[in-house]
Amino acid sequence: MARWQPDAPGRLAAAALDLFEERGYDSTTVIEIAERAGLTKSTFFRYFPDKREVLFDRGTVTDLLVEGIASAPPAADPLDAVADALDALGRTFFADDRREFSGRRQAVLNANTELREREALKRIDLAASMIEALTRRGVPSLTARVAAKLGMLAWEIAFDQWIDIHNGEGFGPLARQALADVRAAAAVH
Amino acid sequence: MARWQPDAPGRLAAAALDLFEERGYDSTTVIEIAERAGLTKSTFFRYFPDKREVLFDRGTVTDLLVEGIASAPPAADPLDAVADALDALGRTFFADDRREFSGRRQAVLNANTELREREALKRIDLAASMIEALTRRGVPSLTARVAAKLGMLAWEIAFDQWIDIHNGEGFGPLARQALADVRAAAAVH
DNA sequence: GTCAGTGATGGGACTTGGTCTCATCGACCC
DNA sequence: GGGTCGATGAGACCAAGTCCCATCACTGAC
Repeated sequence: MARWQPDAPGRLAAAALDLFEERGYDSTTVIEIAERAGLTKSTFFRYFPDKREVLFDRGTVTDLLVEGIASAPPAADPLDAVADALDALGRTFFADDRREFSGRRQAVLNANTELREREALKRIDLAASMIEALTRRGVPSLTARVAAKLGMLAWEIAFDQWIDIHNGEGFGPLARQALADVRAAAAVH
Repeated sequence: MARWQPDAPGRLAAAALDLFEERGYDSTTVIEIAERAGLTKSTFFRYFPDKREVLFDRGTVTDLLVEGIASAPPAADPLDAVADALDALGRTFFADDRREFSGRRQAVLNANTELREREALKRIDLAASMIEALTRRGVPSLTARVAAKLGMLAWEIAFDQWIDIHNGEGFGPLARQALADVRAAAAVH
């Protein structure tokens, strides 16, 4: 029997999500989160740089997107490469067994401005990484920036559908469809 | 002679920008800002909800954009309406006599993550307002979302040029050109 | 088996952002 | 002169976040 329960950061994240749902982000104290996880404030800040970050990926969404773009077929145009990247997200980060968790988490994020701020910045940094990855494929700068913006839009659309909808569609297919729709809407202009 | 110096919020904002440039955002205390403005912490928080907000518009960028879109000619397509809105920005918020200030402010924002976060959220909320304004013109939801994303991209491009460049181009014309370029790049897809 | 090293955790002092309540001060009005 | 009102100051208070040091259990060497 281990002296320490395993996966302290995981327990902290779970406790935080529970508490934020129960009484809201603002009304929850880091000390309370730590206590529910059987830990202390010191340990919380050892694993997370601040209170917001406990709700964000310990994983590597950026890497998934960047690799997805890099490993797209050489003939793929920028938006096709982005579609592949979103598909990669759908196979791991937005896999179907994470749908409920993702929905709970997003509801908490939407309810608090501080958290929306953090999310907004993460998305900007993500878009920057996508632009960089597209540029490495030889895509011109402006085209890459447009593709990244449209890709993020498709992500948003697909995510909402994936969370809301009660059919069996996975994130990947939804994102591909959303991206096709976005592409069509952009071409009309 | 007035008992109180006029424009307390303005003095606070100016003092803050100076101090942030001198010693960085993190190393500057709200108390120091207030002192330099001849005021106190209490008064600072009377005018600004938090330390970040002292660098953001007391004005109404949102209103400018929304009105710009609303008052575009009925025949204008979504991106033309957005162009009109950016032009409205260029006539007031990004007027040429504010170029130096805007540059200093942006440099401070770029240097600090907390501030970049705040800016990221402001832009998202701005985009949401643009989408709403476009929708009121009868623009379909998806088209409006695409137009808002492309409009924000043109804004970013034009802003950087406006700050960097040392020719006499104003923000408005730069934004129109940027939007035209973005539109062309989006149509290629 | 004991003893030193190591990594994860706890404890508590400290700074700062942010909230709140109450006191103060000057202008203006009657 | 006294009362009201709006802007400011003063200070207590809480929570986030930083820092340093103590503690504890496990590990391996001897």
